[in-house]
Amino acid sequence: MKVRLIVDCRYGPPLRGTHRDRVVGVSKGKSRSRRSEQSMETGTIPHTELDGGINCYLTIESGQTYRWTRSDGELYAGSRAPEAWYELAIDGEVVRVRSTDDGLEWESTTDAEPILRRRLRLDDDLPAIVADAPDDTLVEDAYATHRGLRLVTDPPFDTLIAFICSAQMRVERINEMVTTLATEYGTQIEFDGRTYHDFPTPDQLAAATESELRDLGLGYRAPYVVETARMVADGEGHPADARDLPYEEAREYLTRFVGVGEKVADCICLFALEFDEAVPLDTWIRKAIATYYPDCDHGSYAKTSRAIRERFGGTYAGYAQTYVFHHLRTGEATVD
DNA sequence: CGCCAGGCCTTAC
DNA sequence: GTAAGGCATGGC
Repeated sequence: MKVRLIVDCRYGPPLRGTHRDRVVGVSKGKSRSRRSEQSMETGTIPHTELDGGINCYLTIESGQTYRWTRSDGELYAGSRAPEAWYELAIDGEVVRVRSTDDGLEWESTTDAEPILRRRLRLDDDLPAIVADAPDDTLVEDAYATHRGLRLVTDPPFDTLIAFICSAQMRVERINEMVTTLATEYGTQIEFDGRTYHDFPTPDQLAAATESELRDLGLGYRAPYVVETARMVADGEGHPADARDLPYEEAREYLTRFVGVGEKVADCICLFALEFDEAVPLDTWIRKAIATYYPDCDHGSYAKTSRAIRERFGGTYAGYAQTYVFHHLRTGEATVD
């Protein structure tokens, strides 16, 4: 069996004393695919193995991950297409997945089950998490309405860039921007007669210029993305390093990157670093606080975040937050 | 036209 | 530490 080394620094800085190939010398991101011949592996993960099941539409189109595309091209168009595949290009592999009557069906360049288990948190026990939720009408309604929504775990660097792009932007357009960055600067992967694009590495993205990214529609976020990519590429910090810190220190650490404030830092904590207690205070959650939890508003981000975290049950407060966010954004609960 | 979208940065106090 | 103003872009 051929052994391929897929190594980049999206996940963390190179370890000392180890050999690691780095993707370098990529100009304008038109790098070639590492995979020449194609083969397909398939499989199905039975629903009975997933506590609480999974709803791919809710999990992937709820505004937490922007790394996926949909085979019918209708991501975030508000349509649910059970027959459509969700597709992810990651670490040189392509994974397709959809939910069927039997379970979670997948097609991939490789054995996709471990990738799916990690990325879609298939080992989370949803009924246990729901049972842990506070006695609160809004949270309970959100959990009851969107069963099968799971948190994701995305690569830290990808998430860092995606949520820098998220500032003052609707989820549909965040997804467009992230997809565009992958298409323009990410490594190509051929699979099943089609071309996919991995998300760019720090080196690949640091080679972009501010004017290029402005031309791609990133607006004032363009210099933030370029500078942050350069910081990571130059080893001035890495979002994965925040994993080793206590939650609030991790959030503070992440704000060293340009374009990252407390809210974006919280999103990275929740969607990439598995700090399940993180509650990002975006416009929707702030509206929810004003309407439903006015006593949690303590002015500063840190104090308000701490209060709503306790109100949402502490350990899995970020899970509750993600359900409530989706519940409000889709208009299934109202705020003032 | 104005308002809003998973906010952040700089500057002033 | 907190408050105000500026900042791109597109949908409605």
